[in-house]
Amino acid sequence: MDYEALAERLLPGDYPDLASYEELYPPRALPKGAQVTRLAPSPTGFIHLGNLFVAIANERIAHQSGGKLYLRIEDTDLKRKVDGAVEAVIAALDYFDIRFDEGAQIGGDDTYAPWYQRQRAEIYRAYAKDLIRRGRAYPCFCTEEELSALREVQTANKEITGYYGKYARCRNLTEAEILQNLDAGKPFVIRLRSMGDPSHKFIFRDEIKGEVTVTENDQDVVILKSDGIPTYHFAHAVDDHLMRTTLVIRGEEWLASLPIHLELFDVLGFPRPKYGHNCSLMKMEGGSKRKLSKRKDPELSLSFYRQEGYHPFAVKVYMLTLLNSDFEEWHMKFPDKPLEEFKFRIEKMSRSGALFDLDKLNDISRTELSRLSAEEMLAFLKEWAETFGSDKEKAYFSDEAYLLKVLNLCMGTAGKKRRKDFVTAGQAMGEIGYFFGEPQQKDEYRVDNETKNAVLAGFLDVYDEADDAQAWFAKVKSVAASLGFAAEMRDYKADPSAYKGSVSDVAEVLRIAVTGRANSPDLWTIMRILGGERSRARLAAAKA
RNA sequence: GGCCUUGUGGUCAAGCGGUUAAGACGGCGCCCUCUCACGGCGCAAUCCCGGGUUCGAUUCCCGGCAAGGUCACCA
Repeated sequence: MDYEALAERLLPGDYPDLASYEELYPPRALPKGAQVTRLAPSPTGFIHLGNLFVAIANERIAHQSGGKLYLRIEDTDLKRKVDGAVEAVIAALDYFDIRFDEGAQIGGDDTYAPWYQRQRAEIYRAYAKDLIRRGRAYPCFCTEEELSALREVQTANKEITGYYGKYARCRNLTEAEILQNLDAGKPFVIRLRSMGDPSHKFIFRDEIKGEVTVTENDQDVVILKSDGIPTYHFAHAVDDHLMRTTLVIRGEEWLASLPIHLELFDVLGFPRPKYGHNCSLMKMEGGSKRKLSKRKDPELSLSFYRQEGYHPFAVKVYMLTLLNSDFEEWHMKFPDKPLEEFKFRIEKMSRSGALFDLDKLNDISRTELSRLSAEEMLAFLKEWAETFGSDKEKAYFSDEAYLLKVLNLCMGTAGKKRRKDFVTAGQAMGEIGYFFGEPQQKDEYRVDNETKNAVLAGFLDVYDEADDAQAWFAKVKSVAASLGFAAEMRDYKADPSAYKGSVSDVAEVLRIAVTGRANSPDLWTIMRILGGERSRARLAAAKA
C-alpha cells in the first residue's frame, strides 16, 4: 500500500509542515505550576448550571496558578449552531465573574487563534494526512445503514458495539478497492487505525478521581467526518496540544472516551495533558438521581436564575461549596474576603455526583443578600426589575428615598440585627409590595369580625403618627386591655384563661389591616414609612 | 448487557485502623419576642450488604448490591 499516494488522493494539496505548527503555536512561557485551562462549549448558546460548575473550577485553577483560561468554540457540528451563542456564553459567564484571558470574541492574545474549530479545518487535515501517510489512519466507506446493521449484529451477539477488529471492514481494504470506491465517488470518513489491545488495562491518574482503570482503546474511531470536519475526539487532541492546554477539566461523561483521547495524543506524538473529570450535578426525579439534562431541565438553565433574580454571587458561593468541601467553612469564617482568596484545590473536588439542593441555594441567597447594604440591594433590584419586573414593580424606583427606607426596614438596620427576608430579587419585590399601592390581603384574621372592628376602631381613636415606637406600642397595649386582651405577654402566659388573648393578637389585627399579612417586620416602622394618612386609611378600610 | 465511576443522616459532607462519627442546609422543640425574620439553645436522623485481614474496622482486601456515566460521521 502506497500510503503517501493514498494520503494525497484523500486529502490533496499542500498542507503546512507539522513542525511549523509547533513553531506557530509555541509552548507558553508561564511560571512554574501555572495551568492553562479552557472552556470549549458547542455554540448552542444554552448555558447550564453544570457548565457553570465546571467553568468555575477551570477559572479558579487557571487564575489561581497564574495561568490562563481561554474560550474555544466547538462548532464542528453544524446542527448545534445558534446565532449569537458565543456572545451569550460570554455574557452568561461574565455575570458570574468568569473572565477569559483569550479566545473566541475575547480580544486579548490571539497567538493561539483561531478559536473556532471550523476555522481550523486545515490544521486538522494536515494532521490527519500525516496519519494516513504513516498508515495510522484510513478511509472508511461504510454507510450509516451498514454501520447500524453492524451494531445490530453485535448487539444480538452480545458483543461490544463499534468499529474495531474484525468488524472494521474498511481497515483492510486493498489499494485497488480503495481506489475503486474513490473513483465511484463514494463518500468516506477517515478513521484512526487503532493499535490498542483491549485486554490491556492500565492505571491513569485523574486529577479529580484519582487512580482510574483505563482499558486500551481498540475502536477505529472517526477522526474526520465525510465533510472533512474533525470529530470532537480528534479536534480535542489537536487543539488542546496546539493551544497548549495543561489541564483539561471536564464533565465525567467524558471519562469513557479517555482511552480514545489518550491513544490520539500518543499517535500524534503529543504529550498528554492532565485530566480532571468532574462529577456532574444531579437532580432528584421520581425517587432516583439523574444527571441534569438540558432537554429535561429548563429550570436549571442559567437564565432561569437570572430571571428569578438570584444574586450571581450567591449562585457562585453555592457552586463553590459543592466544588470544594472546605469552602463553606472558609466562607463562613471570612464572609467579607473576596472569593479569589480562597485556596481552591482540585484534590478537594468531590468524586461523586452532588444532588442540586434548592433549599441550600436559597439559604445561601438569603445570607448573601442580607450582607448587602440597602443601597446595594436597591441597585440589584433595579437592575433586575428593568428586564424582569412588572410595570408596577418598575414604578417602585420612582422614589428611591422611600424605597431605601423600606429596604432598610426589611434588611434590618445596619450591622448586627440583619433580617433575612429576601431570597431573590423577584421574591423581594413581592415581599415589599404592600408599601406600594393597596395591600393584597394574604392572611385571614383569626379573631371574629366584631373583635376585629373593635380593635381597629379603638386604635384609630388613639393613633397618632407622631408617636415614637414606645408610645405607639403603649397605645396598642391599652386597646388590648380595654377589649379584654392581656397587655403584657407574661401576664397572658401566666394565666391564658383570664384573657381573650394577648396583645400579639391585637397587633396581628393591625398588621393584617395595614400590610395584608400576619407576618411582617416592625409594624410601627411600617406605619411610619407609609405615613399617618395612608396608615389611617388602611385601618379604616379594613374595618368596613 | 459490556466497560468505567461512586456508595457516611432527607441533602452537601468531614473523617481514611481505636472518635461520644465534625459542620452546613432542611425538619422538630424551646428561649428571645407585638408577628415574622434574626439570634441563642436543644432534639431526631448516617457509616449499602456479606465475607475476610486485624486485638480492633466507616476506614484495608474480596464478593455482592445499588446508583450514575458511557457505548454516533453529537459534543
